[in-house]
Amino acid sequence: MLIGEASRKTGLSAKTIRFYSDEGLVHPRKDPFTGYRFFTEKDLTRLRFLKRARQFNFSIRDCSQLLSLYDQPDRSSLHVKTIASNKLRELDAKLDELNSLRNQLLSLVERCKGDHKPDCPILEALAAERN
Amino acid sequence: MLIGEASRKTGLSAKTIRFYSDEGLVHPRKDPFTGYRFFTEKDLTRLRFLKRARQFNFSIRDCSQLLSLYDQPDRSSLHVKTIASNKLRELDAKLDELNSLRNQLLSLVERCKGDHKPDCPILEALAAERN
DNA sequence: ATTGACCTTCCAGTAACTGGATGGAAACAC
DNA sequence: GTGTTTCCATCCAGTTACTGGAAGGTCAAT
Repeated sequence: MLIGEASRKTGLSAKTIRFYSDEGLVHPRKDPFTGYRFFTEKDLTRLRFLKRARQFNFSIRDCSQLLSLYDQPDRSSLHVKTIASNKLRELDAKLDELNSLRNQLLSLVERCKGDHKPDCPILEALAAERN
Repeated sequence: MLIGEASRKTGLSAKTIRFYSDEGLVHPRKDPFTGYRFFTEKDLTRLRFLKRARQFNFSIRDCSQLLSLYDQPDRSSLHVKTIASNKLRELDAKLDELNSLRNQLLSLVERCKGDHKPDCPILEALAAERN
């Protein structure tokens, strides 16, 4: 099938699929005369794999590693688990950080009256001398 | 003071300070002959303001708005509160999303044995046909 | 006069795309 | 066989908020 159909079937934009193709994450056959890309069902599986892995916040490089493990029948699940665990730790760290920011910001927003007067604890906090 | 000292005092890199200066977020005096930037205490306050606002995930555009409100003695705190509330909603949405991802990923990682065998629920989940 | 620590500008690169310009190819209508 | 539409291709620029590096000017001290 052509890229448009692959796009419809995977929910990825044609642009994105071309990008993945250029990055070597999928290898559609290419017509040597027209340059058209042709996708098989296996290619679609890879694209869906990429879509899900990206939703999990895996980087393109991570995706590339995961796909190559997926390709290796003699892989060890440990290898995959290591990559996923790292991503998990990353997510946890990000969550902690965002949670802390959220709470600080929430308390500032709650303390701001939100009226037509200029006094504002949010600006005060941002401009404060101390760290 | 010169940019190096401003950098030390604010904890922002000289590169970053130059960037903020180019973007018009701080306005250090510039020596017309050497091009050197000179920062006053007020400039430092703005830089610290920027640093904190950026830590709160406010975009450069947001920072620019916040700073211009900070500059206006006749601002309304409502205006500031609106910007902050939007950012808060954004943070909440992001947190929800990341939390959900984290839990899904955690359950996959827990189910993966992490041994030398190829069977891996993580890869299976990524490659699955369904969405 | 020269070293070393500053400072400057400008260009490229990052991550993962997205949008747009330009042009060829395939399918259909007339 | 020509026109129109829809699809496909490549290439370039833009996004965000910087960071790194090259080339070169400035300043104080040796």
